[in-house]
Amino acid sequence: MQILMIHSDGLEFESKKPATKEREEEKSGKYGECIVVFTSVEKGDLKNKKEIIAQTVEEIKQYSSNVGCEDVVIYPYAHLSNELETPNGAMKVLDLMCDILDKTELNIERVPFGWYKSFSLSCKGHELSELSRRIRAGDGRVSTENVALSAEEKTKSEFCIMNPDGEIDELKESGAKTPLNVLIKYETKKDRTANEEPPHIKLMQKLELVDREPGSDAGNMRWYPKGTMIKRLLEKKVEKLVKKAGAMEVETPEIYDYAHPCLEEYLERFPARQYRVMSGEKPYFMRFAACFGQFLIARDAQISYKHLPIKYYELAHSSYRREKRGELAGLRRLRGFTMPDMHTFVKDLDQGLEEMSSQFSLSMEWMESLDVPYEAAMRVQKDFFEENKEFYKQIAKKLGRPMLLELFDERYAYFITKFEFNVLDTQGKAAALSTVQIDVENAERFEINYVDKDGKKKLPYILHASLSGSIDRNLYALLEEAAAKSRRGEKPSLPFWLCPTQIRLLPLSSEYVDKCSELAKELTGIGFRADIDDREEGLGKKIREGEKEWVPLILVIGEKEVEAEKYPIRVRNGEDFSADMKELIEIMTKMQENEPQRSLPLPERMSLRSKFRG
RNA sequence: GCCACCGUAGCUUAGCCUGGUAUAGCGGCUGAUUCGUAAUCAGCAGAUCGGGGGUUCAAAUCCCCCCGGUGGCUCCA
Repeated sequence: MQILMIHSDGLEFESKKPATKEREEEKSGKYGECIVVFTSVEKGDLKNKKEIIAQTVEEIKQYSSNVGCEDVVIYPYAHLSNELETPNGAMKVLDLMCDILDKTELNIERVPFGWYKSFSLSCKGHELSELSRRIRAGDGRVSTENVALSAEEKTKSEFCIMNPDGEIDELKESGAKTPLNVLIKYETKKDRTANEEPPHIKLMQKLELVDREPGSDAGNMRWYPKGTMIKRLLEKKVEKLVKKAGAMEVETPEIYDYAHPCLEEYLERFPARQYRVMSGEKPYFMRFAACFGQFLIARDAQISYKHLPIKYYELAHSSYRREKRGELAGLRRLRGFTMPDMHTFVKDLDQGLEEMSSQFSLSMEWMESLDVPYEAAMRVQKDFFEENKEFYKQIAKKLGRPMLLELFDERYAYFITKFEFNVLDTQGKAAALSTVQIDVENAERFEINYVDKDGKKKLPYILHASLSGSIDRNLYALLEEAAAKSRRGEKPSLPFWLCPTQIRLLPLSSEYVDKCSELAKELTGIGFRADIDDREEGLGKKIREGEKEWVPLILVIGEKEVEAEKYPIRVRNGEDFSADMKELIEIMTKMQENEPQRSLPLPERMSLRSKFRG
């Protein structure tokens, strides 16, 4: 049961047309001063009607005595919940509840169930005039939410383009189909339809990287060895970047108390998005980001202005968001995902902007490693933009190409400015990867402060940064880019440093397997991933399968090679060549580009590998 | 939440409209083959046709319900 109580000067309503099959009698009405109880009967309430109704009646009585008004109007209102009871069930619960309310000193009026209604309501607007309650069976407690601020103020945004020279252009209506234009279209148009599944889903399964896990909830994946390896490499790379930025790594819990004062308020901004877990009788929620854990650390820390900026980093593996079913899409949007999350505490906005600028560079470095085209979007409150125009010009220059600029007049979230890097997939959908935001709200909410020069406690600003964005989504971006390549007629591939097999050695017959082992050992010794296709198959088939696995380099060994110590190398994306070991290592080192390394995720000999998926 | 489409061996899939317990390839296993840059040959095993109910002498096939997947939409008492 979800209720919203408004202490009002008057309510007037009129039934317009039927909304549900089962409904009460049509009715219109007008009341003077009263408490309007907007009520959503939720799934399961009928089953637990006794407890639910008793609690709800208590809440209404309490509120009535608090505001000193005994006239109550029960208004069936579906929009407070997205898990509704059936109409019949809901009416039953409402009937029972009104029966009980009738026996109290309150005067009960009812608005009919099952109609589209027009209404006008005037809210008194004093401190107690709005109150929302959620009543759940077995909770043993009632959670409170003050809805006053969630009035959904629609902020107005202006979109424009900022060029590298700092000049600002208006959005052009049509224009060429450049990636930036696709992003603009995505941001400004409502239509986001696609009618086929994104290609990365089939790819992640075929390549045996990731798969859905039927034994879990939707949006929670299983990662096979090759996928896990890619994930770990990406994680290692982010870690390298945040360490470069000077962050300290921490680890924080995955479940949090609903009733914690700081968190309660925070949660209001993310309604009904969490997984709930019970610890005995007490409900907790799974974290949907690593913010809380790090904020709670900062809250207890003794911080001097001399320490700032301070950075905490955590690889939030995992974070959980109970996204609506229809919103889930492969690796693009999940319910359980991995989020590298860094928070920077700074003493003032100048220091904040300085940090934002250097984190912008690190994010660019990330995207470069990924080798996936991206577009930048900068969002900022209008006044703030005017005051800091120079800063934004510098950022635009750093990017070196036009970026989308959104100016909003009212702050709709906790940040005053932020940027993201978006990738555009083959369906023209945008997905944000790297992002940095300057938070001007949560230091106060979480009581995080530092001691300044003058000995006084002050509130820092907080930068939320995910230099990479969700790791899962990065793999989505990589696979979508590969799909885009094949659509352009190129061979799909991954960046060399992320290929599960970087070079495959093919013995022409079983007598050359030993030679392959020898070479593999040499390559593995300096950190490359080399494997050997020692299966009893024809050369043609082995080549074919190597190509199907997107292996970037394939080396065949037969009699000639053993004698000459020079090897023919088949290159997936480029010209085949021939080289001895020294030259080969040089070339591979160049391809590796100093990115993180990790050993082979599967047995070196293919004859020992099991299939994960047929 | 709602709508649409889908659900046949580990994977891909024929059959479904016009009812008679199922087709093939890959993969797996066994044997033969020791091979020069995208599929060597033969044999064997493998499916209560997503689950449940109904109609029928008979259901993968027709009807109903449920579950799962994919995509889309959405705030309606």
